[in-house]
Amino acid sequence: MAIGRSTQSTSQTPEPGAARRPSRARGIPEATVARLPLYLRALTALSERSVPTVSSEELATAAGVNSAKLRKDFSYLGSYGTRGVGYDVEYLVYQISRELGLTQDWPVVIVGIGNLGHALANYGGFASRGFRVAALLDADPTVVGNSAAGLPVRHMDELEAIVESQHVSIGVITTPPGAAQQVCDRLVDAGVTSILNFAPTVLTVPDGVDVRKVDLSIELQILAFHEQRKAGEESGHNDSVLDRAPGPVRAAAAKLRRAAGAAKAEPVKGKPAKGTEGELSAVMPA
Amino acid sequence: MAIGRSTQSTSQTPEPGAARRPSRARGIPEATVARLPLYLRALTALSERSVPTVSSEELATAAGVNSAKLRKDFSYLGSYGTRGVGYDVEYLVYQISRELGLTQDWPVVIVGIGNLGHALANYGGFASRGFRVAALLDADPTVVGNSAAGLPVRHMDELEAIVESQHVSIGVITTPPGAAQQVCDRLVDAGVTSILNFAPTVLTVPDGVDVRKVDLSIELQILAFHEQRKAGEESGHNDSVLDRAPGPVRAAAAKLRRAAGAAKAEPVKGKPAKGTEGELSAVMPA
DNA sequence: TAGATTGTTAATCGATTAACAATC
DNA sequence: TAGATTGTTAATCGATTAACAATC
Repeated sequence: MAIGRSTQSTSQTPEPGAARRPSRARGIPEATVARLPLYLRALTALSERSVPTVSSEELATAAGVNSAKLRKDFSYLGSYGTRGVGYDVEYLVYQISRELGLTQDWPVVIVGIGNLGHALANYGGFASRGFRVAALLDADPTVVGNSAAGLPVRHMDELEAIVESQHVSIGVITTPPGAAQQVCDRLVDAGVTSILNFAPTVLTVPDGVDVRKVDLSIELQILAFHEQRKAGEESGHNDSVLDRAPGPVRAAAAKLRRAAGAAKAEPVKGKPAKGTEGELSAVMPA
Repeated sequence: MAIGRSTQSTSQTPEPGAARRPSRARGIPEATVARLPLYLRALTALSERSVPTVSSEELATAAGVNSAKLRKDFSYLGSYGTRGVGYDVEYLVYQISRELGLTQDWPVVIVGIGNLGHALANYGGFASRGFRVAALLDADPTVVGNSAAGLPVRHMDELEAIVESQHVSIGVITTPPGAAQQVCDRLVDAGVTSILNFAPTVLTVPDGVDVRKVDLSIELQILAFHEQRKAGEESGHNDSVLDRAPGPVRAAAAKLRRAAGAAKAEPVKGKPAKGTEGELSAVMPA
């Protein structure tokens, strides 16, 4: 990996990059930052019901966390509660919004207007949180000119001009995986410093650029892992006996496997893995 | 929260629920499980290029992690490498696939066929990893009967029959937020034990049911937080002086705010938060 | 044998949690 | 004042990382 460049985090794991650099902005831990939107959503719902105050216990339940964690999280923001009373809903909405930077306008561009790009363009959560779709972009001439969510799809060639004129700092990549790094490079060169990547591609970006990744396939695979375990508790596992054996036996087995041929070593049980034939295709077609 | 029920994790944070129960299945930490799909993807790419072996350093770079973490992760699976040589690509693909449960077929149902449901139905990453779309379901009569990704959209009424006859254990929710819990309950009652939730709703499920959440809005908000900090390092922050003051002063300020009126406490600087007027609308319309 | 690379150890770090003093 | 609830402390837990002995 080249110096001065870092690869992105996945959204599943407490990203290594963020943990290393002093990204605990103003001392707020990453784990806390990731929960602030949850609290904000719960508080907004309370606000709409005109609930004036809420206790840490109530709010924690609504947000799906425990109250100790919530109070700890809020302690990083300041002392915004009142002992014996709870938190003022409106005031807390404001404070968290401000902390997250949602009191300002964030123009974003979406690159790659297939099914997923369309879905995102129409996503209500964008507009309602200060995010504004500045432009939809695609490289495909048959897509350019179409309308999505009331906006025209514009050609990639306009990217740089749009980013500059509208001061876009956030880009969303919904291209096929093969185009993602190239699009990312162009976004970064144009001045974008935060990227939300839906393509199943590891992006390399310069220091100072944040990347977050959303990967549908990974989420499903994690579910499958746990699902398999549930099933395994009832019936027997279908693992190879050798693979489950103590260290020395396993090592010997590995040796045998390798001796059988390097380039196309056969799995011990001869059961080929599914899905190895092709890498994930595009997040959305064209 | 009712006993025997738990709320879901978000995919952003190491979920509290999973950490509490002995979900370290067979001793594999959650953080490691979440990275296995990344390794698998990188290995699959190497496999397609017919690369026979790979070192932890090379594979780690391809997957976007560091090599110490990768070796530690693999150590939970067993000793599948060869000192001085590296890992056999094909064999590791098989082992990780098996560990994740991808050597078997996973029928899934997608409920809510709007833009996002469409995008997921067409998502190539489903089929290529052992996930098979068993059915697309929607409650809207004007959507039922349409075709998406070569499959007919069927009515919600058929949910139970489909889940049972096709042994569906994984459900994907892409409905508007208001319908999500209800759909979740039906899925669980029908026998689904893993749910991937795209609706911005905290789902409550019985013990034994896994929920993972993908939330586009939350990802963007986290990016905005970091983006704001970058900008703040150059110009001055627009924080209230009182809010940045030491504890006692802040406490006094909070007291003043509350005294000003409970139900509609005015933010100190009188700058109302954007986006508080309405909760996030549907993930996709209708 | 010499070089390369794994698998593991131990130290460090960050996140979670329970408990309770502070205080409304 | 008595009850309620916050904000903080300290203990615990899990994840990361560097380093290196084992060993191919």
